[in-house]
Amino acid sequence: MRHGHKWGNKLRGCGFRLTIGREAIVDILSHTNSHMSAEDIFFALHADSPNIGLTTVYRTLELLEKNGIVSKYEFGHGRAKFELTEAYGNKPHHHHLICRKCGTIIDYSDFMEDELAYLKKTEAGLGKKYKFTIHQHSISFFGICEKCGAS
Amino acid sequence: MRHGHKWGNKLRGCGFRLTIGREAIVDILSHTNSHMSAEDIFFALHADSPNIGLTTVYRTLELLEKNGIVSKYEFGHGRAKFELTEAYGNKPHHHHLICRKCGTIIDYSDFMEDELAYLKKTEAGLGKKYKFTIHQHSISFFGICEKCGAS
DNA sequence: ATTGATAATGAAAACCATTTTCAATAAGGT
DNA sequence: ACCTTATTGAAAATGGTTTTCATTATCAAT
Repeated sequence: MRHGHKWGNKLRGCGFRLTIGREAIVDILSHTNSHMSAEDIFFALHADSPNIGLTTVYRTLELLEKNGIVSKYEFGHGRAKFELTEAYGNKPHHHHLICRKCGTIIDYSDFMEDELAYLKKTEAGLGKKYKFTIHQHSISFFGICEKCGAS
Repeated sequence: MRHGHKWGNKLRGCGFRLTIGREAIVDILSHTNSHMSAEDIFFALHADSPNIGLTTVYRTLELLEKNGIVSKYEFGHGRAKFELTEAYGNKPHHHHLICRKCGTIIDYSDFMEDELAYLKKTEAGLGKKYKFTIHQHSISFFGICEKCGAS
């Protein structure tokens, strides 16, 4: 399996090396369905790979992000969170519901038909009007989750 | 004018004091139409009010944010950016187009009818399904601006 | 106006996620 | 196996933001 990953081929195609650390990090990301911080990944890794440093985790995440393999989110609770992109992960297209109190992040994939219609029009219009090449969008809703109670 | 601000009344109503620093900071924010970082505000202030420290700027922005007077954005170019909320500022409802290369932020208010329709349905649906009280949404598009050239 | 309780402030230090440095190590083409 | 060079870990540096603490300012009550 060492050379069979889609993401691995992508990296190697760009001249990067396929290392044990990089494999372990992507492996962690592909076996979780939560959003992990660099530190989360570092600790998750530490049991099986105590020799992979936090620095490497940061560097790898940066590399993966630049190559479109992971997405980085800064929801504002201190640390950035990461997840595999749709093309390389196993999660369907989704957006986020973030609790302002406890920081819980809920993924949702509902209402995507409505979103698609809205995005299609908007992206096209914005791109043309502002001469902007749009690569990505971010849609998030902030509020209070059930557990934290409404206010 | 010292006691005539909507935002000032809001703060006083919550037991907070109306200070020179807070007035100066809101004043700066209400006379700019760009998104300012705490440091930006600190320097803009420094000419007329050299006695207001960066610490106070941070503390004031936090207070204003908690009271719904400013919005804080973390677009990922290091420093957080702030602007008055729709209710207290002079800018119409808008969203952001962020350049991945140079960090330029373009406000846009186009296609709001489409957005409204989409949001209305989505927020209602999400709120019900996930028992989430939605207070805010954030819609941003990331890409490359005209100046930075497409890729 | 003055006073008094206490909220707000500035300066400096602390915090803490993330980056950089640098010498040692490992990947992978030959 | 060898060699070039990308990658790594540890430790130090960075830099935005927060905390500490003694001082100052706000404003309700007088």
